[in-house]
Amino acid sequence: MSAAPIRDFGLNDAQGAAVSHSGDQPLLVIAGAGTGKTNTLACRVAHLALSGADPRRILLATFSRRAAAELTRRVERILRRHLGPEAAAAAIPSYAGTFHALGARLLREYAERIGLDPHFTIHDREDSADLMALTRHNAGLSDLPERFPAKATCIAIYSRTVNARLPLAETLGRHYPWAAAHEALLAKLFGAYVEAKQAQGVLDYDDLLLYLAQALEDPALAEEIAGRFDHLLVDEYQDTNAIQAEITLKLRPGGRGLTVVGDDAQSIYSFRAATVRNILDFPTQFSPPAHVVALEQNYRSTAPILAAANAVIALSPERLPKSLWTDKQGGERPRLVQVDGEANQGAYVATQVLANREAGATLKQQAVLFRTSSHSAVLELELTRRNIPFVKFGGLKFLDAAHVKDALAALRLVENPRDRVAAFRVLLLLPGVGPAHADRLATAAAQGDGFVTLAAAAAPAKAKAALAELAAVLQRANAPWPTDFAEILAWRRKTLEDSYDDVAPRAADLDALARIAETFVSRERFLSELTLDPPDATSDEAGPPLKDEDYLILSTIHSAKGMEWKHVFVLNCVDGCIPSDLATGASAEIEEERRLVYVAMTRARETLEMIVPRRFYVHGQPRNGDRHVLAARSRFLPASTLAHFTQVSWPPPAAEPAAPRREGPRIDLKARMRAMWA
DNA sequence: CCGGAGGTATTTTTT
DNA sequence: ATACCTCCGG
Repeated sequence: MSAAPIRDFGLNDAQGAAVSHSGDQPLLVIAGAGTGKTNTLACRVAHLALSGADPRRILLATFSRRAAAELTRRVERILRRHLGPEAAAAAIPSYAGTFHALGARLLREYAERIGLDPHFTIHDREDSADLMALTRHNAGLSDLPERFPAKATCIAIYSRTVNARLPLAETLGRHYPWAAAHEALLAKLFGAYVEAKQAQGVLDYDDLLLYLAQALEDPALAEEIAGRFDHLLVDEYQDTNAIQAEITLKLRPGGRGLTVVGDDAQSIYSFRAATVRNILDFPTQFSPPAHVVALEQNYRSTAPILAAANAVIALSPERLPKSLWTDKQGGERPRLVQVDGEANQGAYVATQVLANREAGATLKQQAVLFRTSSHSAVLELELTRRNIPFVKFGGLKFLDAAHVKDALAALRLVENPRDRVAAFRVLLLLPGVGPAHADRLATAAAQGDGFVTLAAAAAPAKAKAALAELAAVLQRANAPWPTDFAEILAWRRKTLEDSYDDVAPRAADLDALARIAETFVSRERFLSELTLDPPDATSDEAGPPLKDEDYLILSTIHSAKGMEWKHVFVLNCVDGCIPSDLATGASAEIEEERRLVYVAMTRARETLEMIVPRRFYVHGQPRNGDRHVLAARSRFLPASTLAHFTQVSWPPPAAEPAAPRREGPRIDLKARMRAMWA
């Protein structure tokens, strides 16, 4: 195999430099939005493989599995072109995925060496919150003071603390000042939470990083694990947090074979303890410092769109100096569309989407972006009314449906009988079983004797039959994959009637789950990967649209990262939505919201429409109930940026027909009003 | 001890 | 609109 001529890749100079950079020195690629980042990364991987690097010793860490799939696809395409189909398949890096998935895989391999049960199950955020609540109860912490954070907040505090590698006091002070008074209790609770996880053989998302980082602290183990790889390429480095940076550096000590790619202007995950410092400080962590390549030529957007986006991000006080440019000529300025309220916002977007389709763009080439999942609710109604198919990314997931979680919990219980959250969830489905009985029965289930103890356990009269059946199902489910899951799905489907009135759509969800399960090779892989990469939710009970069907994309801005569309709409460009009024505290948070606007704008290739409703609806205000509030254009679009936009109002003001005057005798109504009180 | 009723506080973004 | 919590009758 000889090194492929890099000129064959069709790259510009900067991209070529990034691709051909020698692996000896660490490399940082600062890649602005739309500068061909993914392609450059794919070419670098292909170039490495073509230059004789062992693909099994190349590690790709991307932000999402979607990004990983896209990257792999492109690498494969390039390799096929150079090597032919068969040789290409063998040259594809064997590992590409998120840090969390990487952690899960390595921890499972090294489980025994580091004292973990190799059958550990993984808790998603909701499971973690449930365990936090259980722990709080069992650790005798049930008599909690007023205003003690709710379980979801507790897990958020915990997660942020461990991900940022900061003392609890610091997390509380910076992000949860109102809970700072409870520091001692929280610390005690978190200690009990960690013990509970260990006793039950479960890991939460954070543990996947934390345990890996800790394992890499051991010099011998670190050498062994790092020694398995020659190259580590990390995508979206601006969104990594302290632990992920630690893992990155431990896997490639000295930076040999290390490539990281990112854009400080697109850092939007600091709520997950991501820190821009990782990318800003990267070069100087090595001696000699890392080589830096900046990609500045944008291939995605028209000049007017890019100019507007640059104007918005230019107002950001702290950023790496970098100026995106394009040689794409022509194109319209982005539009700033004033509508009176959310209903008109939905109507406007639906109308424009159809107009674009008339003009030749498919629905899939268009996307509607918003800050918060719920912002699209009104639009969704309008789209449904007009029969415009759509798929929504971000927000509620298919897996969040209670009955789906029930089935998965039962499967998890078979995999790991000590998983108490799973046991609890399943047992609470039995009639007459509440928290107290569930607690006892969960202990019986945890015996690890194939649920024999569970079957024999004492239960309230009402629950006897159901318990016997559940135990039998769990016993039968200890069968080869996917028979085990079939057993469980059949059981949950049968019991649906006890819990719900509307059985049909829920049964359909279980069928969908069965189909998803078919694509996995084992129970353990199914459970892990489903937790680490839940399938994106679809619009409604109709299920995922067929692949060849055309549909509009609805997405949170966060989920839109790395994507691009011909026509992009951004909803609710008003203060209170962007920035979210929950984030208007610290200036660092405000800056992140500004970058969000930037990310949204730079998704557009040809047209960009930002909608500004004059009023918008707020739910459940504590005192006032639902109400409209008057909204101001987002602070990130100040007057100084307006020259980059075309401003329009919609619907265009209609000329009002003058009311005809009625002639006739006059009466003094005002006098009569006064007379009422005289 | 369970489960329904009714009252109360609550809502970002994701692995 | 909803989810969570507390209170009270089986």
